Amino acid sequence: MKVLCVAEKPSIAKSISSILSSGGATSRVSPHRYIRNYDFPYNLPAPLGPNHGDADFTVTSVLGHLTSSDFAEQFRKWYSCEPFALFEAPINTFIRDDLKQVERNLQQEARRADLLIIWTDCDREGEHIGSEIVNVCRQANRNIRVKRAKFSAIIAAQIHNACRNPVELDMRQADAVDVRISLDLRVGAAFTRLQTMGLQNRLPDLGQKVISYGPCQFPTLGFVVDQYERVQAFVPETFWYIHVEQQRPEGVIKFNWRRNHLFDMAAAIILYEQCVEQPEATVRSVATKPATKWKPLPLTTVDLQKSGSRLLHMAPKKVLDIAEKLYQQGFLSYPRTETDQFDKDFDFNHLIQKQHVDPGWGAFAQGLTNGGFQRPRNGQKNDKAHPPIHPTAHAGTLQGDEKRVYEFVTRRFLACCSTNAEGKSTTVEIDIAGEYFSTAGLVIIARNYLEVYPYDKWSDSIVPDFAEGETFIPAVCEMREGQTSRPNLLTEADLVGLMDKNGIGTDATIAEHIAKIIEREYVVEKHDGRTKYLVPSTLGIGLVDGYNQIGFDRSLTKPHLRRETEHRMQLVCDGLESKRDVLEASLMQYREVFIKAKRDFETLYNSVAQSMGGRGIQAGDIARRPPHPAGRGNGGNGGNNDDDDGPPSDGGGDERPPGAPAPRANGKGKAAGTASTAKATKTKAPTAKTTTVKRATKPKVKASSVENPVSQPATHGGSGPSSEFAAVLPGNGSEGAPAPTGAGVLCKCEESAVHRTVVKEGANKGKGFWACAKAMTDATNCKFFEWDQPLATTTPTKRALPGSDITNRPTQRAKTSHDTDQDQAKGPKRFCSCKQEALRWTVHKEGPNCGRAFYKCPKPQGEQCDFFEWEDEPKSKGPAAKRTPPAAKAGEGRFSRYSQCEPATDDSNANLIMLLFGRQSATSVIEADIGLRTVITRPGWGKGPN
DNA sequence: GCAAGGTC
Repeated sequence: MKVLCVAEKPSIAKSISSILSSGGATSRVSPHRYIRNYDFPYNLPAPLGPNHGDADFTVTSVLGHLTSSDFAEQFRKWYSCEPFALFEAPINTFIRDDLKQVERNLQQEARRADLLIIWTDCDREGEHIGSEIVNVCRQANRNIRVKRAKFSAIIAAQIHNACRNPVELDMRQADAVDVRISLDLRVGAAFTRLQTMGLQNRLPDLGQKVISYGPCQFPTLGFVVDQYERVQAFVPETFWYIHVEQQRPEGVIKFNWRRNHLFDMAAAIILYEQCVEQPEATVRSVATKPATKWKPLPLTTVDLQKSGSRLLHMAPKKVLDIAEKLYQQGFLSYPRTETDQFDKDFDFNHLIQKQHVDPGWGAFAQGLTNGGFQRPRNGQKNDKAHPPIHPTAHAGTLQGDEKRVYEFVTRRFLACCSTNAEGKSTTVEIDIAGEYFSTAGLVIIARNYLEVYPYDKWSDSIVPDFAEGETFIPAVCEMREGQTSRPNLLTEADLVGLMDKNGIGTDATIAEHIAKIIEREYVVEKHDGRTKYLVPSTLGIGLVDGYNQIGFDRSLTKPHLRRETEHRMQLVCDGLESKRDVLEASLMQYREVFIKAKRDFETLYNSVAQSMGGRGIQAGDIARRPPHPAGRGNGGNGGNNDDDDGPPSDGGGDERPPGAPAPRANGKGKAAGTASTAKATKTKAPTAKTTTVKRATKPKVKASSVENPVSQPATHGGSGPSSEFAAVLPGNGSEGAPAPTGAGVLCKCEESAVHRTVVKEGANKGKGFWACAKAMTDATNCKFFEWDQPLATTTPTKRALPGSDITNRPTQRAKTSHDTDQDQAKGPKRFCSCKQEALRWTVHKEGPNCGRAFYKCPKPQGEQCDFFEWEDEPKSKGPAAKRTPPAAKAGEGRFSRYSQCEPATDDSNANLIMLLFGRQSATSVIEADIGLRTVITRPGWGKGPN
């Protein structure tokens, strides 16, 4: 009995033969130079195999798809028909001349065979290739039985199992590929001819260029143009944040504001003012927990291309070409795989041992063999055809880029087989006047996989030595200004990721599509240092804009059409739709688009003509254009700023296509949040350069803005009160106004507190307060502070107790009251952004809002969401934060301090500030009340020194 | 002269 096995490619035929024959196969040439036939006996049990003895096995292969498709002769000439006719023109399927010898080989071998086993890759295309093989073999031997071997990796156990338990070829998958082939040809050819013939003659600049359309090419181009236009339209948006620093023996510790930053200046000012008034920081928590840096996932093709581009600075196609070459040389496994999980039977040990000899990572490999090994993590993807990319042999003689690619793959593999890096992170959270700030440090305990994988960075950072409950006056407490930063153009790696995510192309073709749109001159590569950005050409922009102007239900330049095609193909695979119906539905969809494109072709023409002639953008001259002057609130963003002076970012919501990058000007970051006006904190990421709006360096802040004498020297770190600061503190010289007795008020030392009066200019001038009677310079001063008059009608005077941590925050809650009797509430319950029933509060302090009730998040301060609603205003429909009056965020009742104010009726920050502060101009308010020296200038905001 | 998908 003779069995013919046909694989998708020669390498697989060789591997299968080697396994099934235990290395005993004899090979002979075939009519095709790349293909060999392997013969050996194999014990295939009945009923599939012979009743007695071994079957005669021959294993051979094809070279991918055997057949090609093209239109019938009369439709092949471009001017032979209307492009529209291509939607119905007959298509011929044939075997190209260069594959005729492959066909001949199959027929020769099939003629003598009883059983044909298909060993193509176990994916949709593999199933189709299988059907092509069957067609050819049946022509030579109509009685040949056909089976299909299912395997997911070239591992002995699997291959034997697949051979002995073959299944049927899945014709539904083959049908789905038939649909794809026909659809892509018809759509591609029709649109390409329409575009080329319609534009070429009318735009001399195009010369004889083919203006191709492809269902993968155009969405790919669309990504590049979209990002380009996002860069062009970007208008930086200003945000504000509070920056806190403290000097410690271990270095300068920078604290990040929990709110990150605010796009509402008024709100930021008010919160900042609060901090300045009561600048003492209290350490609320010091949390140390294990930190882990995860080892990488097993390597897929898309990952290899992205990493190759980002880390090795090679074009995705080049990386793949090199990997392909290394594969053929036997150094790497098959480089086209979607799989990021290793088979459970995978022989790691054997492969790791092969790396023992390497001078660079051999010692690490030995460490893995000697007990350091840990199974690689499993990703989510498995194409059931190939394992993740890994080294199959040690390569010691490679040079240049080949060496770099091999090294990357090998280090990645060893890293996967190692263990996560372990560390310890310490997060310190402080509270200044109800605002929370945090800082974190890291100690790396075990670098583990990082030892062999230098592409990942993880480094120690100062671990601040703070103690819970400790208080200190920050060395710096400033309100700073930052701007959302311009997104960058796409890099090749970004584009690979976008295409992968949107299902444009396959792992093997993504790089080709990118190369294609470059070859077509739709896109130009622009080098910035070692990073390569993709810039659309005038032609590329004209085409995309033109189609966008025509306006389709499903744009030709977006991924949706292709995704729908994919979806329909899946329906065929699942047996839910017939091949004919799906093809007809997809063709109908594209036909409609085609008719519209043809009818409105002048729009496309004008767009391309204008783009190429009118706008005259030179590709390569685009990356650093100044922002478009018009528009606002476009919400740019940036990546995580490495400059840790900036506020932190965490990558928030985003209106870009999934995964679209918006690297910052320095080209590092990845997209994060899109800023919108007045959107607080939750939208992070925009970091940009931060500029100090308000110079509030240590002494000046204190001198100019601290009206409230609660500031104390830090209890740690040894920095005493500055003289300027001390000037506002009573009992410390001529400016204080001590009162003789404590009148029953005890300080934290349980001694009579001393009464003093604020003498410093400011809102609190003249107010009396209680403080510890000891001198400020006395280390045993307990730092007790309490106003002598409650600032709100409901606040009783507190008696400080030893150990109390509230003594220095006497008045924050004083100006409003939380209505314990919620029955007073009018209307239905209200719920905050965290879905909690909102608490009703009332403003008691005199002022425009006195008596008004409002609702806010019931959680403790610091954990609250930004929800805020006045009871007498309609419930907000949109995000609560947008409607939140800034002053409310700052702490209810702060309105009341500016009793001459009128209720805010205008949204503009300037007006709001004026209303709140009751002064002529926002800038003067800031200067006078908060001690700003540097003034924020903004159109319509009054004049200032800036 | 068109597409996308295999593979050398």
